[in-house]
Amino acid sequence: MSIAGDLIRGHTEAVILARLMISDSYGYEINKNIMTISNGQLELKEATLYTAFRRLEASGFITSYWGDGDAARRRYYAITPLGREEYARLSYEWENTKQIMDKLLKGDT
Amino acid sequence: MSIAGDLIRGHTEAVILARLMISDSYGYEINKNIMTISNGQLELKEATLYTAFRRLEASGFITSYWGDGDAARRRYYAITPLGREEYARLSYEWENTKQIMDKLLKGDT
DNA sequence: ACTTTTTACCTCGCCTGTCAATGTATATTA
DNA sequence: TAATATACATTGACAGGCGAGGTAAAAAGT
Repeated sequence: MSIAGDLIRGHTEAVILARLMISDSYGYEINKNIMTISNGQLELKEATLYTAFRRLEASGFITSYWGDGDAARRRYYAITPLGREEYARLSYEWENTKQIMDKLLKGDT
Repeated sequence: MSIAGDLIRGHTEAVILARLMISDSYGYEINKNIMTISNGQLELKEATLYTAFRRLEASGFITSYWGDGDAARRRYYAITPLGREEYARLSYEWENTKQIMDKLLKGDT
């Protein structure tokens, strides 16, 4: 089973920021990591990924820079202090969403 | 805090079906129940709610009928056997999504 | 040597679900 | 009798995900 787009809509940015909390990284690697961690169940499509980067950068949550030497083809992203705040906020929001959804889907009451 | 639309996008139908697993109900009541259960944190906007009903009915997951007597103004919805299957499927999907999202947001690895 | 696959970036335009705005009409409460 | 709550519904705008398409270098396979 793989996760349909609408199920993670609104969580894409949180997932990306979570990756950048570990270390700077670039698009291709971030996506590979997401696929590995999710056992192949979640793959952010490239168009989705790159538009998300644009949004995050425009919002000041990440910055980007081109790698050098061997990594010259890669555009690296780094999370900003504001981005760390946003990550915390989105994490909390996810916990909250989980709780409510669990209540709503449980079916008693 | 209230839940933004994009966070539950793709789960709206699951929430509605969960309500109809309890008993037949109508739009206004379903929405009130959702608000109560979520402590006012989730409200399906009317346009969202009614378009979801249309989709669910078109897919054969629910049927509808007009109330009689005092309830003559209400359009009741009932879940179908196919809808029960869909509910089970969406519940499982939710559990799966939770697990993966938790892994992805946790931040280690 | 050359062919294929992988790595790595990016954009355009469509699709779908959400929602603000708007409309109608009855029942209840102040 | 005025205001609020109940109850239905549609339209058009908006935003995020994604299929399809494009470029180019590096690595691996033959």
